[in-house]
Amino acid sequence: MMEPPLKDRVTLVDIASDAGVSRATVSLVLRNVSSVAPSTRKRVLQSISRLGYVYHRGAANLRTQRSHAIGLIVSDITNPFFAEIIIAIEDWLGSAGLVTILGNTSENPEKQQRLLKSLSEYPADGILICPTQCSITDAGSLAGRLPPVVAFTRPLNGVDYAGVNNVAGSELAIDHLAALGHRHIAFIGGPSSLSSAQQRSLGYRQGLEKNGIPFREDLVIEQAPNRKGGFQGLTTALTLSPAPTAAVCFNDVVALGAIEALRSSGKEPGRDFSIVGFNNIADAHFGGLTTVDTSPAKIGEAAADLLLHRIKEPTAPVRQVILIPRLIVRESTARDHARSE
Amino acid sequence: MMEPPLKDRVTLVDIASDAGVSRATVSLVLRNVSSVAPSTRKRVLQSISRLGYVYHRGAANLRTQRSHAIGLIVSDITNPFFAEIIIAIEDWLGSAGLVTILGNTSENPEKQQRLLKSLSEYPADGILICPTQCSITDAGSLAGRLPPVVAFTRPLNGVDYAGVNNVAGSELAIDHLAALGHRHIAFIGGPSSLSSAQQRSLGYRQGLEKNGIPFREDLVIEQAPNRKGGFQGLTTALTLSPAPTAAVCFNDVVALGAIEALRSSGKEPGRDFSIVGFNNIADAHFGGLTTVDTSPAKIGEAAADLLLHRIKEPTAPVRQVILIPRLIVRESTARDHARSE
DNA sequence: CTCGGTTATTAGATCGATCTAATCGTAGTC
DNA sequence: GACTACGATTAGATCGATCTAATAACCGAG
Repeated sequence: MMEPPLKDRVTLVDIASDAGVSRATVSLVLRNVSSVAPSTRKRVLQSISRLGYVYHRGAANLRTQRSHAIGLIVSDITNPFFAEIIIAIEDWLGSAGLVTILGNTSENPEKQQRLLKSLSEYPADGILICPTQCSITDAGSLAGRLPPVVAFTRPLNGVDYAGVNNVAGSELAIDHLAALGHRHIAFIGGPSSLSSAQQRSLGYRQGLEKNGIPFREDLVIEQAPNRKGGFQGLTTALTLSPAPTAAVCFNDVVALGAIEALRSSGKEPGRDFSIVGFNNIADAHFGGLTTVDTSPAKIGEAAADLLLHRIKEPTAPVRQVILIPRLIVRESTARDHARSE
Repeated sequence: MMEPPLKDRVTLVDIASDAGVSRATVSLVLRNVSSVAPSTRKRVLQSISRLGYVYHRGAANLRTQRSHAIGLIVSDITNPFFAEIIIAIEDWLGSAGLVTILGNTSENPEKQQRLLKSLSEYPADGILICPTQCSITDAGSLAGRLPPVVAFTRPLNGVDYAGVNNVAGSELAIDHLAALGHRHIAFIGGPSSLSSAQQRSLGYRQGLEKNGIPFREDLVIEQAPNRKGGFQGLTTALTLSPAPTAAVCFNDVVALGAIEALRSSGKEPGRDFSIVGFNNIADAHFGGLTTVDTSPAKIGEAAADLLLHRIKEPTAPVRQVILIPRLIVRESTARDHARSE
């Protein structure tokens, strides 16, 4: 039942003596170097599978000074937006022969510090990070000595960055709602400690101004960036007067929570109230949510690309990739009642 | 601006020569061995911080044959149920001085294979895994030679396992609904390729029988275990006749999708139709969902414990920890209309 | 002054791979 | 037949830590 015990690991030496060659030759076979004679290669491969050899990457890393592993630190794996970024990054790096080590901070700066330490001790070849909210915005203060770092979604001074133009995104949403005749538009925003929340809030104001809609302080409602926040935010919005007829939400999860609040007060999204989300996660499509597409997969790919370049050219000037969002119109937005009828 | 380049790594030798001691002594200081004289320890520590030394765990691992890292493979990080397990495991292992390397298979057996290979090559000290659906149920066929493995949530022949009694969980749900007078209870289940779905389905049947409720084939609706699946499943359920008055869902996410379907057809959960979920994720509390609490955090801790023991005693007999679920009653369930009025 | 007994320190081997530079055959060329 | 050229293979050093066993330093006891 039990296979031969793991204790005494099979190493290059064992393979070498079994196949009657030297360690070096076995190593050449493992790395697919072409100079090995076909007959020896075959013999070595047979020994490898017969003895059940497992490559020891750690040992190789020590010698080559490369781990072929990159660390990916996100602030909340539960968030579908991040999940899509993660999958894109894993795929992209995987096809470049790199392994992704995933770490979750749960927005906790201490955990982030621990993860960074682990990754630089490992050591990883590079780090992709979405810094925790409220955390230092300066790369230097992150930790002692780090492998190349690229930030995504939330920028970090002095390092490469991949993200989306949040200001433009909010403006798209407002333009759309304004065109539908809405004049009282709430903004159910995320915590203002998040740079993305600040930017989306700014875009909201600029969008209103551009469309000649007066800004109302009370329509800006700060909430936690989750389902519950959306629910409570919209519930609050409905108590205001004059009541808003539409809302732009910090992200899709917030928007879905807002829709829940709408329905539980007997209103139907699209018919009685318009809702716009942010990110275009999978559930947004299913829920018929109009949203600002920030293409998470593309952010992930851009970040991975930046990191690969940075690893190749550690001293190259810092770069930024800011993607342009686009609006996806679905059923959760419609013409304002009061004006259309 | 730029710190001294990472290129030439500072090593033990550099510290040793700077502090005027040997490599061995520096190593003793790093590992907090007490035999070092306070004065030398201080001198070494000063050199360490002055030269900006970063510990090279990979090199140490090679010598000690332990990586202090364990691999955690889950089938879907987006699922809040897993997210809670992950956090519990990370905390538990972290306090035991171990680092957790997280991998996501997205229910893809190939990705699972790749991850297992990576982890055994790393090599990790142990692996915690929730196997992908449809995948082999036999540990031996997972990969060549693996470090100690513990499965959670979905069992694997021949290895330790931590999970919950799903059969009992479904029975709890049925008992509750039956006590409220419901006689037509749908089961919106996950894919039957999942062992947990099979068990919950079995518990559903047994629960009905126990309560003297006839089993109706058409009330068992198989769906994807996500929000959309719940929506569609409940939509289907409402077309049946006689129409069910309650439903047990495969998990909370499915249940939340089902609630969405209810509301969009003008029914209110709890008032017009009763819904029970599974797992008791954070959103269940917020959504007022009655659910079977499978205590994800406890599953995580149990699995981590099993792994720690297994690493200490690789040849100990295989163990299983099956947790007992309990029912959390909230607003989404109520007495059956037809009977109570 | 020597000896045993601590305590603090260290030289050298070691983990399992890769890299460098050298070596061994064998064939080709003049 | 000597010499070069080239393909296949290998011995030995190396990556950066830890471990073992030995050594140096010191102190008090006899």
